[in-house]
Amino acid sequence: MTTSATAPARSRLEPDARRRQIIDAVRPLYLARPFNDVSTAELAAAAGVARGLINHYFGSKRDLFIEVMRSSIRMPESELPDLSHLPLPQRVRLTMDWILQAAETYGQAWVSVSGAADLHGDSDLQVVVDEADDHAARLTLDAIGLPDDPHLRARLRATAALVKSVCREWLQRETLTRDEALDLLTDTVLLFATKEKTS
Amino acid sequence: MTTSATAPARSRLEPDARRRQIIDAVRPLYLARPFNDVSTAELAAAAGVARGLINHYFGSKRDLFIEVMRSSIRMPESELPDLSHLPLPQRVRLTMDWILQAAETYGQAWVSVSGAADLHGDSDLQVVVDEADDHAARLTLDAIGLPDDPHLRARLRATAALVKSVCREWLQRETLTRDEALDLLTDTVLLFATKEKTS
DNA sequence: CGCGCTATTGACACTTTGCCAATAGGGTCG
DNA sequence: CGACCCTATTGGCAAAGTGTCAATAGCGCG
Repeated sequence: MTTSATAPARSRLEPDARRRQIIDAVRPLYLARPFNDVSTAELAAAAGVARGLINHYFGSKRDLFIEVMRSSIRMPESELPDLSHLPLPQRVRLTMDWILQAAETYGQAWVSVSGAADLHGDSDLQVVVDEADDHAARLTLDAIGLPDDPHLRARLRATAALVKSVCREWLQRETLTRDEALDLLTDTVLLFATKEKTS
Repeated sequence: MTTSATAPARSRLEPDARRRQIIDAVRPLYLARPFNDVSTAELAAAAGVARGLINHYFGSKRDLFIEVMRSSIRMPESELPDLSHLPLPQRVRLTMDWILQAAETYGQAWVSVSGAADLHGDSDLQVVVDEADDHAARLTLDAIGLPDDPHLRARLRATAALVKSVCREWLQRETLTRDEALDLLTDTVLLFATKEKTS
């Protein structure tokens, strides 16, 4: 551990390091419980700092929350081998398989946040979720070897919500099997990635 | 208007009527602004009642919020004519067209809430959103004339997230045209509704 | 017309949040 | 090696918000 429970603390860190330390210390709290149920007192205690420091670094409690989410819901970088020698359907299938595996391994952090995260018009949290979806779309396009066209990305961004939703049915509700999820996602992403306007 | 601005209020309503009146009076506030930005004082003022009454009827501020959402994000009942004489692809297409029209007409209330609405494990809000998605899945199955099989419903429930996501790209970001959205959703729902397990 | 039931109120106590001046860690310079 | 300065960090303050409870007052009923 970086901070022992008996540490007299009062260590003086660089602002940047302190920011990261607070975010990391606080993350498990926010992943386990609703925003409103966690008080700044608790957050500060978990990070081993004074309450005031949280406002000093992040402005408001909500701003800290946003930062934690930004770093939690980002899809991990792909480590897929080069698939360029395979036909497109194969590439898509392997990519979807990798995503399902990542969802299963890294837990539901990414899966548990979909579409409009709060329900407040232009919520700041919405922006973060959109960023994550856009990031996921870019990664997917890259993995399946398609150009990063704005229009294609918009389509893939839309499928991000489906991916999460299917993962929820599979992992949390257990209403779909993994194979089923893989089949459905492969076909859908293929559809969104290739189908041209028919006018 | 049901409540005039100059009304001396202090009217004594039946509990049930009062509940509905508060929910209706408060809805526009919650549809426009984030949960935390609206205080109980404001809510009570909008409903023309004392602050205490909100806690009396709904327990907590959050419980009222949940109630408002429950009645706001439900997809309207379908008023489609009988489509049973048409082939399945046509039925799906017309149903999707109806959904797009509803999304455009009734505003984004339903569209703006996807998947995991908060990000809190078994959040109560999550339950409400899931209810709405399940309801939407049932309506869709009914409209396209397929049996209400639990397994089929799980699949359709997953597509609900996609529908909202595509609507967002179309209506808010304007990155997809309506025709494109219709094509993509039709094909996807058809895929989810008909494709059997291979293997 | 008075009574009782209960919907409704207003005030109170507690929690939480954000702010600010005071404190002290730790690297630097004489 | 010791004093000094810069600033990261603290602890307490004031305002805001939330939930509870006993008291009040509509409204139907005898």
